[in-house]
Amino acid sequence: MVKAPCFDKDGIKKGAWSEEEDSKLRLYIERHGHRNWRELPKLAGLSRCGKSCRLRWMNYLRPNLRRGKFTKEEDDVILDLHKKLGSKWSVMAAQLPGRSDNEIKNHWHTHLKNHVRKDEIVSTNEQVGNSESGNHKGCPAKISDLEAQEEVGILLKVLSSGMPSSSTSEQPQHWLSDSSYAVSSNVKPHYFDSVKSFWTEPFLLDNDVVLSSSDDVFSPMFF
DNA sequence: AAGTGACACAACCGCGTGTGG
DNA sequence: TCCACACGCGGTTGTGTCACT
Repeated sequence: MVKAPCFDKDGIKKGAWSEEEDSKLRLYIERHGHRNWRELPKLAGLSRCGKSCRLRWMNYLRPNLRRGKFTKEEDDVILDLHKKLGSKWSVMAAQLPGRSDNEIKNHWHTHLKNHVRKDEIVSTNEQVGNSESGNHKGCPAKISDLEAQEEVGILLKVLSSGMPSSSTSEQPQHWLSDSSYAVSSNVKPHYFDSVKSFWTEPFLLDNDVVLSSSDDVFSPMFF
């Protein structure tokens, strides 16, 4: 399932991570955070590149990660966001507490992509004679980046208004919280109502875990 | 039991972007 | 303003597992 371990010309290890490497990385980040991924492997005593460490942490070792099957609600959210945003896996990950972008991406490619194709075939049959209407071949219609950001911004605003008020001032800046992405009242995330409870429950669980020194660990999920 | 193809997912690679000097 | 560096993201690959023949 994983790539066999090997070393490149610089002595950097590649491939599957061992238990020992995992615990070294976890231990180091829990104690010191990850201010500098490039230096981290050296300081943690790992023969890995920083990029590899970051990926391992984000997709596998990070606290709060929910592993296992995706729920129907999660599938719906992914499908809906993909329809609106396209391949913005990191944005989707921010909307799905406990899921990494890589996990969502894999899930999309293995499960949901075909699901969408079937839907498209059905809708194409229903709308006979409908011309290209600007869509890319085989892709659902996508809204512009700004529109996408606005839309997710609305969602976050609505969500945050119902969220515990803690820690908002401590959050790092990112585009989702940028006030320049003002909410326009004519756009409304239609999936929100149907999955309201889905948003709140995992969030509360996730808040139980407090990260040590680095509060920017996958921050978008913490409002 | 062996062969084979599909699936699942961890990990790598390359590029774009942000930031500091 | 330009450049170099670090980081993050999305696409893709590689390989173990499972189901089917």
